[in-house]
Formats: sequence, C-alpha cells, structure tokens
Amino acid sequence: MIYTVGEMAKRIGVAPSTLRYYDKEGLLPFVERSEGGIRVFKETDYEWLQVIECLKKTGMQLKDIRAFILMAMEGDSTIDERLELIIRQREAVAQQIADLQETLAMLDFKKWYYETAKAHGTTDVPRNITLEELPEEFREVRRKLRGK
Amino acid sequence: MIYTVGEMAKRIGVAPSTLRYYDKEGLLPFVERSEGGIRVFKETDYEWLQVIECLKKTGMQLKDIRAFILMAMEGDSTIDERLELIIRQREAVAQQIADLQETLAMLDFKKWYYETAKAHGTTDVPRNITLEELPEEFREVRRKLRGK
DNA sequence: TCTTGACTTAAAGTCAGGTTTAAGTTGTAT
DNA sequence: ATACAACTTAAACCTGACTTTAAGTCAAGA
Repeated sequence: MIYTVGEMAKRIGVAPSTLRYYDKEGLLPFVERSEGGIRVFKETDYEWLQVIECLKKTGMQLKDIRAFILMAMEGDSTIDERLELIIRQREAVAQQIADLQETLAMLDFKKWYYETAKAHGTTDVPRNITLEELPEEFREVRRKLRGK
Repeated sequence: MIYTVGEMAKRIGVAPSTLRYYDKEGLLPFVERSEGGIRVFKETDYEWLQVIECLKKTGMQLKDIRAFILMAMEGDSTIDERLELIIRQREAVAQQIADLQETLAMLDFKKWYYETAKAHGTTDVPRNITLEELPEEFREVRRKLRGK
C-alpha cells in the first residue's frame, strides 16, 4: 500500500503542509518521488513518521530529530550513537513526568484551597489556616509556594 | 522584605525582562510602584509568581493565566470559577502524565531495540524478530508503531 | 554633586514550528 | 480531451513567549 502526502497526513493525524514542511527541513529523506515529482509514502515510512511523532512528544527539537533520522540512514555504524540518544531522551521524559507530578501536587493543594474557600464563602479561611489545621499532605507544597 | 524587578527575577529564576513582559501583558496587576515609577515586589507577590510558574508548567497560555489572576483580583465572587479552572487544569496535567508514560514505553522499546542491535552488530536482528521472540512487554508498543 | 548600576518604556528582533498564498503541474475519472 | 482535485514550490505570514535595543530616569554610595 502506498500513500500521497494528503493520505499519509490523514493517517498519522497532521496537516499535509506539516509533512511538506518536515520534508523541507530534511526529516523525511526516506520519502521517494513519482516520475512527476509527487511524494510516494510507503508502509515503512509510516513507521518513521511514528518515530518522529514519538520523539516530538519527548520535547525534542526538529533539528535533533533530523540528526537522529540521518544517523539511521547511515546504517549500522551509528547504532551506539542512536542508543545513547534514546537513553538520554528516556531520562529526559522520566524527569518531565516527575516535574508534572510536582505540578499535580500543587494543583491538588489549590483544589483543596478553593473547595475550602467555597465551603466558607471566602478565601480568607484556607489562606489563614494554621500549619496544624492544614491537612498534612499539603504542608510541604504550601511551604514551597510561600518561599523558603 | 521588598524587592526590585531584578531581585525578584533572581529569586524565582527568570530574567528581569520576563517579569517586565508579564507585567506588560497584564499578569502582574498586584505589583505596586514607588514614587519614581519603579516596580516594588512584596512578599505576597512572590506567591503570585509561584502560582504563575505552576500554571505555566501545566501548559496554560499566558492569556489564560492572566484571566485567572484577574479573577483572583475580583475577590470571593469568583471562587467557583477559579475552582472549576483548577479542576480542569488538574485533569489536563493528569492526561499529560499518561501521554508521557506512553512515550516512555516507546522509548523503552527503542532502548531494547538498539541494545539488541548493538549486541548483534545490526538492526536487522531486532527489526526482523518474530512476535514470539519479542519480549512480551514490547509487543503492544511494536504493534502500535507499525500501524493497525 | 556626581557617578554608576539598575531601573523605565516602546519598539523591534528572535525562535520554533508551523500555515497560507500564489502560481503552476500531475494524474485520474468521465 | 477535458475537467478537477490534489499535488508541487518558494516565499510570505502567523503565534507565543520572550529578548534585545535605544533612549532616557532613578537612587544609593563616594
């Protein structure tokens, strides 16, 4: 099965202009052309696009994704380099998850804060609550919000 | 304790120009000025800046953060609205974490892929492995990468 | 008082990651 | 053979979030 740029764009869920832009930026060196110059996407190209999507979700920039793709085009001589890059990116994503979990803790505190405010009709109550009255799970996060 | 824009920027870890930009965009309506027009940050302003940083980390846009800050300036009449916004943002962050965990699974597969390639000197081995030989934990993610 | 560093503003510049436009070409269906 | 949708390119435009620049003002120490 082969696809045009529009069909493949639909399949992976991006605009056709986005795939053309990626091609222009050198991220799609594997895409071939018809006699008339029309892009022809193959089934294996779908896998490459999935890898690009995956790396994009890790927060990697397009120029770094291009470097990875070009390495892959080089063949087996770049296996070590590609492994190192994947390991670094894995660590980066693990860190992003840890950061978001901290953010979630802040939001859980704010949720409690506004629920308590709602129950009393004023934010004065949660704002002025003593450390002892504050549910234990929120003490650390309130300390952090108010500075050292 | 009071701070100038430069001191407060250092304390929260952003450039002074960023705080001036936020002020220009209406995110800092609580910041007062000296006689001569110099911004004077108070201790409670630090808490606001922490809240702004927290909401930024959730992926919220500056214009939406401004709306939240302006609501807070309105006082207790906006408690319900603010609670709803916090709940929505909490859900959004929970979703982001779930998405990143999927990405992490992809990277773990790729890590195994390149480790196996490294051990054999070629990506042919992990690429052509049968579904039965593939470690069970990676079967789902490989299926997803290759399309339905 | 004078110097100096940090402050002020408006406006322009930067960067990433696209999207849109304009003019032209390809390829399929009738 | 012709129509028409979908393709092609280069170049301009857009958005968000800053950053830099230029010209000028404030405030604290010598």
